[in-house]
Amino acid sequence: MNRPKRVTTQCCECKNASCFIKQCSPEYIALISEKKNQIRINRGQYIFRENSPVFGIYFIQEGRAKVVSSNIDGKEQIVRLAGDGHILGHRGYGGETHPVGAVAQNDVWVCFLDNTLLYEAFKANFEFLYSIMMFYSQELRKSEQRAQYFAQMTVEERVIFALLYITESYAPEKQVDLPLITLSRQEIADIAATNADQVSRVLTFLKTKEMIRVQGKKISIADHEGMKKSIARYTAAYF
Amino acid sequence: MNRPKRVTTQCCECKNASCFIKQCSPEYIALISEKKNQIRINRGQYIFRENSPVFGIYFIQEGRAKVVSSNIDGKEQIVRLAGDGHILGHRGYGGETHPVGAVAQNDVWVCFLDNTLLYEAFKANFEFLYSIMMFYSQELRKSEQRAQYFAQMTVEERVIFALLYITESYAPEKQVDLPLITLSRQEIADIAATNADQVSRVLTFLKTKEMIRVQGKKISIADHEGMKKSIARYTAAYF
DNA sequence: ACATATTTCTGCGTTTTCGCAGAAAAGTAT
DNA sequence: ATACTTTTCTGCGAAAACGCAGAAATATGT
Repeated sequence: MNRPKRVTTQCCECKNASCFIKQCSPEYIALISEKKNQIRINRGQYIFRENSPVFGIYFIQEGRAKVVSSNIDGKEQIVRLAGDGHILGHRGYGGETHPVGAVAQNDVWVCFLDNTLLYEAFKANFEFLYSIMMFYSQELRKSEQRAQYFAQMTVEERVIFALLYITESYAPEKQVDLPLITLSRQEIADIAATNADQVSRVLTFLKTKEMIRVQGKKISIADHEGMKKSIARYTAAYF
Repeated sequence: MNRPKRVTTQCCECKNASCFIKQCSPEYIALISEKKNQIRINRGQYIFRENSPVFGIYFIQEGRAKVVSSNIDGKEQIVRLAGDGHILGHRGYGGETHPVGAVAQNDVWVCFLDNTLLYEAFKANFEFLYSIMMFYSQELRKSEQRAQYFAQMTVEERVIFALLYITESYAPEKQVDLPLITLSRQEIADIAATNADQVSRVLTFLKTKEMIRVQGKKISIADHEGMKKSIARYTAAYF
């Protein structure tokens, strides 16, 4: 094992202001800092695999991950993209195995809290548990909204949605027009619930409309407002 | 107002063993019994409407409800079917307004707990809050699984899924082959994310295969195992 | 810079799904 | 039972989406 070393970051010194762990009492933050497991995962590696047993939950300290679930034919579906401060593995919490897997999209640092530590922290920190519950509530809302959109949208609209979702997830701080370098056509298709061919077609179309700019793998959104507008009839309050 | 009267049922005497309120301490169960609002909603009436402000959460004491969300064109999508002991309105909890509405499918009795009462109960009863969080986790899992299935299934498969889902939701105790009397073709379509025409076609097909029996509105499942099998490649562990 | 591997693009025929409209069936009221 | 309303069924043409396959473009390694 030749993993890059990094001293375990104390939660109280962590830059992620929105990390749920911050909801705990100072004493508990210290305890978690001590007991948590800070892990580095290289780009392309699994953080945890689909159907693997649930030992705890991961908090992303730094990096980007895709949450995927695959069917028998090997087709992958991207369920969610997660970045700094987000949680991973919470879908499985309470169940036996992870219903989805998580793959590092670049080099990722995560903090792992095992089930026992989590349960103790929940029990001792109302605010922590409450905020996690609220997060679940939000995620459920989004998940169902998305399912509804997808049931009604055309392929073109779903691809536009996927592009907006990617920028939103991976460039939350203003730089929304950044190139979406890391994602292949197939991965965009896995988000938009279609196939790579169809994504290509839509991208070509959007290029002619000058809504996006494409240089090979690098896509950037040229007309953010226009794209939002073109699917606004569904997503009025989503983005 | 000429509503059927019923003395407020004390939670400790309520037959729903699985009601989340039972997770509270005896003192809190008594307090909730006293402060909760027991309401009757007639068949076809809204329990709460989409986009209405969130005042609290509803616990179904008795009856069946459909949770719906509609788009601009007026198309309805059925997000979930709920029965005895289930919660309603939790999707909106933490947000401003209900992202979905709930309609009584027969005469329904619900217990309403307002935000303040709920928050106090959460704060004072770890088990209660924890079990609700676990419920959200489960719901999120199901929601995303379902979204994935729907993205891959054909119309026929989605209708089969819908029929199984309906029996599962509304006849949890063994009597799985009960007729699904209450749902119209349009409602089945709203679950399967298609239209009434398509549902008709699939029903006709399933009839010839002798997997279902149809007498007008009344549908009953003749070959439960066969139907499960025909979509098992997706739903291995769902039903 | 060159060769090779991988990814993306696009034309075309096929399949799936949709939506309309009229017929048939079922439900409802008098 | 009869008349009327509502729901369901089904045939058909149109639209959307798919999948394959070869071409084009891009990325990768030496």
